[in-house]
Amino acid sequence: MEEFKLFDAEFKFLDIIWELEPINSTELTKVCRKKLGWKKPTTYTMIRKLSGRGILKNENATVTALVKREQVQKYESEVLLEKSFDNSLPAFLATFLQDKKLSKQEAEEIKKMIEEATR
Amino acid sequence: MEEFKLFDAEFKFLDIIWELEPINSTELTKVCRKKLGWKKPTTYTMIRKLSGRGILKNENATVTALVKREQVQKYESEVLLEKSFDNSLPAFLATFLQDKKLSKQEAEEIKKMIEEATR
DNA sequence: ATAACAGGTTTATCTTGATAAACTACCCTC
DNA sequence: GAGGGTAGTTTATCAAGATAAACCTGTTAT
Repeated sequence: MEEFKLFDAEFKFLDIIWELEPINSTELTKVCRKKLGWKKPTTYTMIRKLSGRGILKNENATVTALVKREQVQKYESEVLLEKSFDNSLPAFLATFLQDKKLSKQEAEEIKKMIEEATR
Repeated sequence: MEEFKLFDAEFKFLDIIWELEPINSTELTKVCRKKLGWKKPTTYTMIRKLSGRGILKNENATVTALVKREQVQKYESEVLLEKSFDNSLPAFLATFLQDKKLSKQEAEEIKKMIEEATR
């Protein structure tokens, strides 16, 4: 369960795939050239590396993500909370909310979610 | 305001300093040898690099952090929210709270903080 | 046939983070 | 005056992430 860890270039790349999948691999090289400035082999190298880690697949020249954006987001959130806040959501919020204001609506949404997550 | 970004080794190192500062530099090399397995020059290299970035200082063989743990935590939290959640705290929580339960007490703490951050 | 394009891989370079061996210089003390 | 400790720097090495030039193979249009 450890390896959703993505490096910066990998994340930017996946971000494109999440947006456009399923996407033809040649098409993907063109998008990456445009958005990231990558040459074709760079894109294929990324495809191969991430395929090897089970993060996406390339079948019949069609690239699809095997891991959903939400899974990665959740993983990264948990890593941060664990590393920096001793897994305490209140501790995270106390720091994060410094100097920040929430709209009435955001506050409502959040309180509702908190409510629902309370045993 | 960009460069609180810390690499893994830097973070582990700073974590020790935050715990023990102010700390004599020779003493620090010993702690790092013990906790991180680093040789003396590795520690001094780190001191120099982080000094150059204004993250700590080494004066009269005394190492002190110039950036507080909270500032880094806040920075990292903001980077994550920005990169992955479009700066939306509700979006972050919706993802983070999946499959998680909060204790009554955590929920209370959080709701209180949300209340206080609402305009 | 031949040029052009699709769909790749092999192999290499460049950069940079992580780590440290070897050296310097200044005490102190026995 | 020699050994040991403190306080560092210079200079490398090594690994890995990021990137790509050159090459290959098959298909399609002319």
